[in-house]
Amino acid sequence: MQERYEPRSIEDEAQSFWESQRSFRVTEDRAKAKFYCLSMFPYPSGKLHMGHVRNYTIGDVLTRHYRMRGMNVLQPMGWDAFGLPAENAAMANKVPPARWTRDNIAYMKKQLKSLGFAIDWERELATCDSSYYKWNQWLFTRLFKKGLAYKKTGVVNWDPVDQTVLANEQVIDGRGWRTGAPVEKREIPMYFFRITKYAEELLGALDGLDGWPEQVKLMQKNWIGKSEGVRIGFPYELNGEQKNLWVFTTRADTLMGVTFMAVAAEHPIAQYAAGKNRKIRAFVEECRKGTVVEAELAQIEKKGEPTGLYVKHPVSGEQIPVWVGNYVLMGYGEGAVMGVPAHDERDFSFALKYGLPIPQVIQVGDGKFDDRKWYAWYDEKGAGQCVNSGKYDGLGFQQAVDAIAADLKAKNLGEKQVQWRLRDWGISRQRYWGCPIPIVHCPSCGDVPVPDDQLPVVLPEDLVPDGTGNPLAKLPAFYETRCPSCGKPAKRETDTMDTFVDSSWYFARYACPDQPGAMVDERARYWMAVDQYIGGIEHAILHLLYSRFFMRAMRDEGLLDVAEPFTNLLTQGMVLAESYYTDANGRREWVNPADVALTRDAKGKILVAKTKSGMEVVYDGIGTMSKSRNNGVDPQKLIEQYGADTARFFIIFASPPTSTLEWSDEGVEGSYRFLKRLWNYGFTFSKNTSGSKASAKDVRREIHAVLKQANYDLGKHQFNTVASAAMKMLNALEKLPGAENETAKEGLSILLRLLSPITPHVCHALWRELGFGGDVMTAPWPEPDPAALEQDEIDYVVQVNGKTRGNVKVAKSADQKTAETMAAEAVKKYIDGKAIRKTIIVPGRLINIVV
RNA sequence: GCCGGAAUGGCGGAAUUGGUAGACGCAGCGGACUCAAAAUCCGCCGCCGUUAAAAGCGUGUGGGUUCGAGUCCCACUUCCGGCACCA
Repeated sequence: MQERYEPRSIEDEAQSFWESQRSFRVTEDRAKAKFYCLSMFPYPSGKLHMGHVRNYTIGDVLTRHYRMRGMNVLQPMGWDAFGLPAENAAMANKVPPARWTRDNIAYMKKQLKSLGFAIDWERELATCDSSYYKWNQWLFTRLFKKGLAYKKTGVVNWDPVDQTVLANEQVIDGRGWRTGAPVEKREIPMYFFRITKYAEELLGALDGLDGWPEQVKLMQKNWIGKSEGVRIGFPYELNGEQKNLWVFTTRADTLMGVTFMAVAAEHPIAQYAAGKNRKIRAFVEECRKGTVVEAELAQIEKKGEPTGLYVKHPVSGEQIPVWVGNYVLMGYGEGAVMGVPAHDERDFSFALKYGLPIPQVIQVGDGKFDDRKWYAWYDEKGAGQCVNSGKYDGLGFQQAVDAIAADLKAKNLGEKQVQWRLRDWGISRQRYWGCPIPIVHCPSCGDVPVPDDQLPVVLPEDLVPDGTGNPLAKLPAFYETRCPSCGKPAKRETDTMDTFVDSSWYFARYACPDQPGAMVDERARYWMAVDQYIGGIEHAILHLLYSRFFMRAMRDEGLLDVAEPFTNLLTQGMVLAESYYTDANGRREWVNPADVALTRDAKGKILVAKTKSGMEVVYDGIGTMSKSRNNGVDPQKLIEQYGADTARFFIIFASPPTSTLEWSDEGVEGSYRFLKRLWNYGFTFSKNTSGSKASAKDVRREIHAVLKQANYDLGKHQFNTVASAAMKMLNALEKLPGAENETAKEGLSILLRLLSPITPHVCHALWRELGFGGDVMTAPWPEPDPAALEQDEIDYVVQVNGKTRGNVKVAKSADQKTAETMAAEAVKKYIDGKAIRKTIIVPGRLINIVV
């Protein structure tokens, strides 16, 4: 061991030690409490980015902390290895996605190891291995047989030039990313998982997820979107046939204010009208060309076209015109809505635009309608009562809904209904680099699931996609097969599964990745559920919801007992960095923040930013690290320059785990300085005679007080203040007079244990060097000594009328009266000549005198 | 557009969950050491004001509740995440 802090050798040594001891290997030890700590597995995109480092550092802090608390902690790692980027890279480099992916995995694994994470690598898995995706296929066939997986048509983006389906990401301003051709919508057959069957359970179980952030539960609740309303039929006659146009509404109380109906372009009425009239046909065509992305759909200008058809109001019998509206979604509800302009903002602007009547049917208080404002009352369910509504006048929201639903039911024109926003999960992808869907299309037997003994359907790994459709569909050796049922020639499905399928159950497979005969085995019953899951907030809805669905599907197959995969959830914030560009003749060149030099004024405010060659650069704010803005920081360089401990410390220290983290090279320097200082103190404290500003008793009290707070913060997962606590401890220790070896040793042993989950290497080395016995990673977690925290005097803040005016030290034994008198004395000049109305005492903290 | 968040010194952030706003760190300023620089160490550091103090102001904006509000309530502004084929 050298006296200088040299992270390279310290970290190499610690990592080899853990490796040789197999320190992080765990088994199903029933003598200890199990703790399954999991970070979201990475997509092997090439190299680690800071978001990964942050995610896995947070997971590692938790893992090491719980290990020291004596738990049996599993922290595995694997690869979300199928997906679009591998195909893009394949096209660019003419290398098969499999090779690109596996090379990336090898490199990123090395990077992860160099960060010193307490991972049980013996459980590593990759979703592109057939030993893994075989079980995607196996479960798919079970669900298919139960009707939980089924086929129907779905809408996709179609590039007419490349003759290929595009992901939403590959559509830029309505055009194909490679061809620039306007993208069309196309309906194709796809397989779906019937997640809606579990909608009620997925919603209800959210209440029991006490370890999840409220915001995530709320987002899931809104996404599932249970709404109670009334399904209403508007009768009409078409070609002599009596029909009903059905709509769903949560505001049946506004039924008497309906002045138009709007149907989706794909609705049968729109289709019929389009067949009769060229103008309508053109409009329907225009709607069908539009986007499939809901965010864009919600922002397009609301347009409509009258169909010339009318339906009858189910209560009044009035004729109501039917319009085609570009904002009505075929996939939600009935594909038709009733228009109540006076009480719905969207209907209101639609009616204004097309000159439709806007009759008021709800009165709120004694408020008057105003041209601009009346529609704003739409969301005030229950705030008003019906007016201009015939027999329903005077009824409140619920009474009106009940009465109207009853009347409609009597006429067979409606009933109360529950509607869900959640849609079934379409899993078919017309892509090569994914898990093949195990279906054989037989001319006589139809869609036949591949039998167990023919699984897995192996994905050929040597293909290179070219951007014109799925290469599997052009490979007879893959798709030509025989029907498993009748033996006649048949065609294998060439679509692959959505990669969300792969990531919906990988956490269960970590329990038994070597199991060849089953999706999961008994070991999964031991380890599941995941006790702590950590990942980006961007996964708050889809990934987490799909995983919750999968656990229920697996439970219903008898594979597992748990329904909720993740008991506790920590959603980590993103890693951001500043970005700068030079602007030469209107051309932006992005400059990496590391190459920007700043000039500051006397107070540290930034005056000018220039490149090292002297060109002035423009500051473009703070944002996610990205290639396009050239503001990425490479973790590899960071580790090489400062070591893994500095990288880990800075990431933990700079921001609480759930907030965004702003990168700062100076902050990294500061973290490095702290570790150096710690190292030096560890080597020299016994010789140190300079620090003599505090008594051993005060230092000891401070160490234990800081430890108490740090343990509290750990419980909240607020790790940045735990890092601060370590710094405070070192600051306190450095004030200790040289002779106080016992206090110094105790303080250091607390500091090293507290810090070891964050910077395990340096703590490992110092712990051994100082001879504390054993290894810091297996040492017991430190707890504060109550005796050290004892104080004889209490420091009270004294306020007058809520404003802080002074302090007073009161003996612990003093009674309230004494404390009040002393407080009044301390702020005499502020209360002189005024009558004291009352005095508020917060025990041990504050005295407020009201005058 | 809809759903969910966030906003505190020059900067990242802290505040025992309604009780001293700015812990800890960065940047900056002053000093020690050095021929010098780096490294290290010591001190100062919200704004305004002052010789120094006092007083005053201060947690995105505007209102409210309270003895007391960064924290609770109402209305807004800006930024960020998601919106079902990026992962």
